[in-house]
Amino acid sequence: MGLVVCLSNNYFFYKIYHLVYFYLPLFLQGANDMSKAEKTRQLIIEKTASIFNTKGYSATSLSDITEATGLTKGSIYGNFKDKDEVVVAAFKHNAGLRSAGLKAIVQQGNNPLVTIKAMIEYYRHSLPSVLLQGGCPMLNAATEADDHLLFLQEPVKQQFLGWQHQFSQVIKAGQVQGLLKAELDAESYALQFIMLIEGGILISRTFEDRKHMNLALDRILLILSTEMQL
Amino acid sequence: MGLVVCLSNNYFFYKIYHLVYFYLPLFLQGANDMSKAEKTRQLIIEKTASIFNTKGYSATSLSDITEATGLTKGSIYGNFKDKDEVVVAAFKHNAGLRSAGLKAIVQQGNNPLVTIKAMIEYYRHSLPSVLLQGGCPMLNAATEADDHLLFLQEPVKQQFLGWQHQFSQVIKAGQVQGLLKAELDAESYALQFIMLIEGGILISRTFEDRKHMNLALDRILLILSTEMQL
DNA sequence: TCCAAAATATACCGATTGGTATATAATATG
DNA sequence: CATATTATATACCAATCGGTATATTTTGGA
Repeated sequence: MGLVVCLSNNYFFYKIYHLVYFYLPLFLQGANDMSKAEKTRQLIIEKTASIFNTKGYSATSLSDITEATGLTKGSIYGNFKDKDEVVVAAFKHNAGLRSAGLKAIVQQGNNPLVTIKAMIEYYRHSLPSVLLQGGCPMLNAATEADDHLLFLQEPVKQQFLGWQHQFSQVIKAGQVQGLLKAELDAESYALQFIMLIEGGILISRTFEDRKHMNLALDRILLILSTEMQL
Repeated sequence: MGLVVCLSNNYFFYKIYHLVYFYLPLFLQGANDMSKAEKTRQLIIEKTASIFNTKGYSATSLSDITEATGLTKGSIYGNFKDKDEVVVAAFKHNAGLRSAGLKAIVQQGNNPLVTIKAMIEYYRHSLPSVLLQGGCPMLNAATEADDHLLFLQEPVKQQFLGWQHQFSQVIKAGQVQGLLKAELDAESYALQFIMLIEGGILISRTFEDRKHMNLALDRILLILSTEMQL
């Protein structure tokens, strides 16, 4: 420190000082180029996402948020316009996790039939952790958004459309490759899968028994093998 | 009035007075033998049931209740221990309407196959009014109950079991009459119907389009005709 | 008709809600 | 290093929350 003070009127050594004290820590923590505020914003989203999903979006209070993050109201409102904005960000985070899970399966590049089955098995095996985190974010948000949290409606619709798209794209790929019947309406089947998955989660969560979810998923596999496959 | 006062020491005329002033109004309003409190309790339930279903059970405040009923807090708390008790009563009322709808169909005494189809069509045609009243009470309550309103969990479970029973009883009757395959697990099929209906309502409500619900209901009819019927 | 009991209304309670103005601390740049 | 800016913390706000003690009105049985 004394050395730095001594040389501080020298631009070259000042730059060294700057590099070491400013960029080195950033480099060491993984070349993180997020600003302080961006990191705080991310912290808030990650720490509150499961709380929102568990308690419900309106039932989660600002005290819950400050408690979970260790921050204060000032910090929350410095990074978000209001609670609604936190709610939307948390929902998108929750929904994004599921979306990323399916995406990872699709990107493994297996043939469409194998991919669809892997997607179904993904829901079978992730059910316990989903239930621990308050259930399906789509189901929760959709239920809460419809009449109450109007600002959530559009994000929920978009997420559902994205989900449907993930399924229907794989179905269409299967049709192109001659694995699935060409005359099938891929979007319609994707929706039926989603409806069965949501219904299965709902009942499984209510009765705290994964057998109902398995029933729904097996129904999807049955539709696939008896009705869609060539 | 003067006449009544004049004759008030005469038991016979007192009885006439009593009959006219007490029983006549009761008779005119339909021989209603509920006490005042029972009528108020019923009024509170009926006036708030759709509000609870629309806004959500925790998001509905006591102000909402007093505003909708025209009563005051004193009257609410004179008839219910606390808000939770109102919530449970309102939920049971909401769920009871659906249950009664199916029951009426079953009691028409048609053959089980016709009855099942009529039950499915009941959901198809009641969807618009269900959506106007905030969606399926079972879906809403189950979503809200799971981590948050713990006192609602048991009522929700019971209602789901009752619903499943309504379906499975008709299926079993169909098996007995040789209309449906005897080896089918009636309870399992009943659950699949419920999951599809709930999934259908969820998506139809989100996109404000009944075609998704129709997709779910047509799937049920397809399962019935291709898999269950003899 | 009268009067005790039941039902309803009024006025209040402390706690918590989402939100904000301002003070303090951390950060980025010359 | 000094300073301007950004980010966070503190202290407050009015409004509303669920709930209750008490006063008033309505009701039912003699």
